[in-house]
Amino acid sequence: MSKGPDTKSEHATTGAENVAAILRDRIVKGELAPLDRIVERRLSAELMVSRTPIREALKLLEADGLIEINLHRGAIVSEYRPEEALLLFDVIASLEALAARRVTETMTADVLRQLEDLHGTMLDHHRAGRTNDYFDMNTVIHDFIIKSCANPVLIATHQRLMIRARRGRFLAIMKPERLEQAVAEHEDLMQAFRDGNAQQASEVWETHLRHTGETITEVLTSQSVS
Amino acid sequence: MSKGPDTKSEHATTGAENVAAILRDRIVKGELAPLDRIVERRLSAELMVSRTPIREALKLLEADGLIEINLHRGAIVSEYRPEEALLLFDVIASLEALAARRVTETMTADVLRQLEDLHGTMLDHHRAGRTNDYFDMNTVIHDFIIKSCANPVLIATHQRLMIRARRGRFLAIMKPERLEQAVAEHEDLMQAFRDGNAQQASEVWETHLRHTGETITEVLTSQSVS
DNA sequence: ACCCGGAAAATGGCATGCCATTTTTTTGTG
DNA sequence: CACAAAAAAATGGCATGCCATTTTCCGGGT
Repeated sequence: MSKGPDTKSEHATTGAENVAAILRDRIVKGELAPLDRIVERRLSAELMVSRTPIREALKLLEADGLIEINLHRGAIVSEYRPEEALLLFDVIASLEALAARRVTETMTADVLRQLEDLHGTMLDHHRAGRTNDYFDMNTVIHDFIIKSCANPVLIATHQRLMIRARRGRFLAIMKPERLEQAVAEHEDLMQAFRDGNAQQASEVWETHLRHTGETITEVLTSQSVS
Repeated sequence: MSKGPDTKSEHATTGAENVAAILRDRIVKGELAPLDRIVERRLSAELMVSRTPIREALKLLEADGLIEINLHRGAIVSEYRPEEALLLFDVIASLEALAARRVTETMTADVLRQLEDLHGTMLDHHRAGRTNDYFDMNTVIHDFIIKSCANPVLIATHQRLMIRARRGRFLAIMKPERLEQAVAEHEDLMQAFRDGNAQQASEVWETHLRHTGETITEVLTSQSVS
């Protein structure tokens, strides 16, 4: 897991970055729920570091939009409303669509083969009903496309937004119909790749991600009612 | 100037945020040149605050991609190469295209009137040869469209990238041909707005921004040779 | 003159302590 | 008992100091 705005190869990990990584993880996993307070001294004692690196980490998480810091009132975990998921995925869809376009344009036989490979594995998992493996491969494919676009700015921007979008692991909760549709959309993307049709790839992928955003929004909405 | 990932209305300014704002400004204005070292104690003395808020500010600037921090080696201002401008504008173009699409879809008579107003003023400046005023209005129009898209995630992401893109004020250096073309592209966008053609608006605006990115890249390239 | 090694200075990372503000608890009064 | 005011505790913001690592400088040997 890198950290800078553009994916840096190496970066000796300084206490503050560790703390930030730990907190990000807890928020994404839901161990820290929205509106939970984050108290510097408490964390300081728990992680056995001083408050200084904690404070620096909190600033970073605030910049990532995961927490909110109020003057003299401390930090709380940001909320994650259904509407926010929709807004996030509206932007994410644009970014991934751009990545799909660029990947198609620069596609080499090797990259296409790797994609066919990943896609095939995902289909196997899906047909065999291994839902967890299917979702893992799904994530791998999305990440592979992003990573292959050769634009570090896009990669970093996407990663930052995905951290917020993934909060709570709602990605794995889908209705069966949507799941079939998602698989079909992946297949459409592969066909666009094979055809070298960048425009088609871009449109298919943007639609796919918007659908995903809508699905997640629905899940969040139904949960917030309960 | 806001700060969070999503534009927050108010946020009592804590020392660290001030320092960050000051440094951002200096980097964008070029007072701090690429590869310049930023020494905590020196800044501490100059701004008359302790090193603690300085350190927090530096972390934020690193997350924004404006500086690079190496363990025990301090912070230096990031470089800004021609290729980076191209990569930045590739992403920015996608974001502004999305904004143009959404603005068209939700366009009210009032918003259209304001846009016509801004556009007309920009044309006046252009025809009268008031280049500075023209560029100011240009920026105002771009920002207005972004602000009008009703997606805080998009707004924040765009702003963060624009800070990097604007470094050095190269936006105001353009060949006359490109300037005419840019004006024509703005006019095309206005027509798409009038027609309520979201697809057209999106495509026109994406093209416009890619052209801008290419122009800036050329300027940067020619400068780095000198 | 050049290079190398070690000492000195510079610099960043973090711990700690003090002060300001906020939040919670206690206490006095009707 | 209710409510308000005041005191106490909690908490964040920042200054300062110490240690580790890096960088710079300087003298001696070839």
